[in-house]
Amino acid sequence: MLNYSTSEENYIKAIYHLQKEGTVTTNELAAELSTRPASVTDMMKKLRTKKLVHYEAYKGFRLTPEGRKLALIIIRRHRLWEFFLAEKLKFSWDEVHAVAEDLEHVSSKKLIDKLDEFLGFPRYDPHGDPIPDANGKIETSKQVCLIDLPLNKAAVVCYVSDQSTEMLELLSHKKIGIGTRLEIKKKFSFDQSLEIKLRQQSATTISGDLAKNIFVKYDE
Amino acid sequence: MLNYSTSEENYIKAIYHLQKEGTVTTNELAAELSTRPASVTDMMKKLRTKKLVHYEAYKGFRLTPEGRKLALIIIRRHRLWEFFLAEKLKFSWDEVHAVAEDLEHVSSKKLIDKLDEFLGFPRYDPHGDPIPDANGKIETSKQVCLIDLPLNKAAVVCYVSDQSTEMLELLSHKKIGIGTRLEIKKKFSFDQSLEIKLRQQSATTISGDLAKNIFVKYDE
DNA sequence: GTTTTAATTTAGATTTGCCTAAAAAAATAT
DNA sequence: ATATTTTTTTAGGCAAATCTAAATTAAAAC
Repeated sequence: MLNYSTSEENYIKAIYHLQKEGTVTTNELAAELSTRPASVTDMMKKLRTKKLVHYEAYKGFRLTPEGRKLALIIIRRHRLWEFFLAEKLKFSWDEVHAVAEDLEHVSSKKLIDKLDEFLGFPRYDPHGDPIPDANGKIETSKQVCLIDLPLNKAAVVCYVSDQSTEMLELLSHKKIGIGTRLEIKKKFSFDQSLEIKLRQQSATTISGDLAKNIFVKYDE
Repeated sequence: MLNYSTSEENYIKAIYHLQKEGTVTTNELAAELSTRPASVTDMMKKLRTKKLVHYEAYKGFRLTPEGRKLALIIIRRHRLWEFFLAEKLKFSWDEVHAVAEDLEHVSSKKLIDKLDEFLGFPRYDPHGDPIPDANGKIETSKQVCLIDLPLNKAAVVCYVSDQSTEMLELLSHKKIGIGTRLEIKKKFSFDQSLEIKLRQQSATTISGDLAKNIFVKYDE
């Protein structure tokens, strides 16, 4: 297994988290990593030569199978350390992430596999996110209807059941499509309408009828 | 507490290990870190501006009090991780060092103090070296006569009891002085003479009479 | 379908940590 | 005391990862 820099690993992880469905854009990634778009372009060229991302100028990027494999290794490290910090060192729920951000870059596979064993092969980290196993298998969060999505839980649109022209026109007007990340800010029981917020945009309202046809997966 | 790069930390740690008595030279440090003398000079200038080392061109370097404090923090991290790896993750004696070299650069003080507590405040790492406490206090190894030094245990000359001209002449001829690092390769019971190896030099033999007057501390 | 705006990429600079080769200083030997 | 050898420093460069500013391409608006 090759070795990657902390910076490369952070990019790969960020792409994995943003990707889900569809492609990731330069600006999205720059925002996620608190860096500049120009830096992202530079790194994408490098990761492309390392065959970790698919990338063509102006067309966004996606992880290759190898890139995804690497992402899952890093996420496995991160979540196992989070579990360790919370369970064994009694860190509080909200402190574990920052420390795990550093620990996740220590790359010994043996270390992580032995840590996993020591911890009793936990399946979820302290935030409830699933931990990939030693082979990189991760429990995929099941698809849920937008109607049933809890408040303020980040999710990604993954399927639309009614694909009529009218429906698609409405969705496109609201800038919602496969891969759109959103969360529900308010639910109105009167008509089942929802106030939702799209990532990096202001809030909008959608009807219960529309929501019933949209399916999402939990984002991470 | 300020934050230092992995590279800076490795230099500080290496100086601490080499220092013991007297000053550290450019070539010694370059050898210890598998780098080039020119790189050492570059880094010494930087660490000087950060007030971690005393350094004047051509005169070698020593840690400042702040530098020593930092060194002990890094050594504390390293040895606690070694203990964790051996004790909890069942790594074997000889595997712990390499992994701890990476883990030691994760700089959260809270992490290390909680790890210390989790491990039950161990006093020695798996190699028997003392672990500095949360305040940077470390057990100083007691002085032992060279006659009593175990085979192959690295040690540093710290005192010479007979300081006659004849004695000093002999020592200077053998290139032994305060701060000289050495280890015993063979002991001859017949006359108590010792075959010793000075760091970075070939082996030489010294008589029992000489060895009785030389005192060393264990090196780390 | 232009034009305007926004996103992305290129070009060129900066910082860190390292390198080689050459110069300078110190140590050693004659 | 001078010459030789060794050590150390300087000078100049390189690669990684970042940045700003300018140019280019794509998307949006009119």
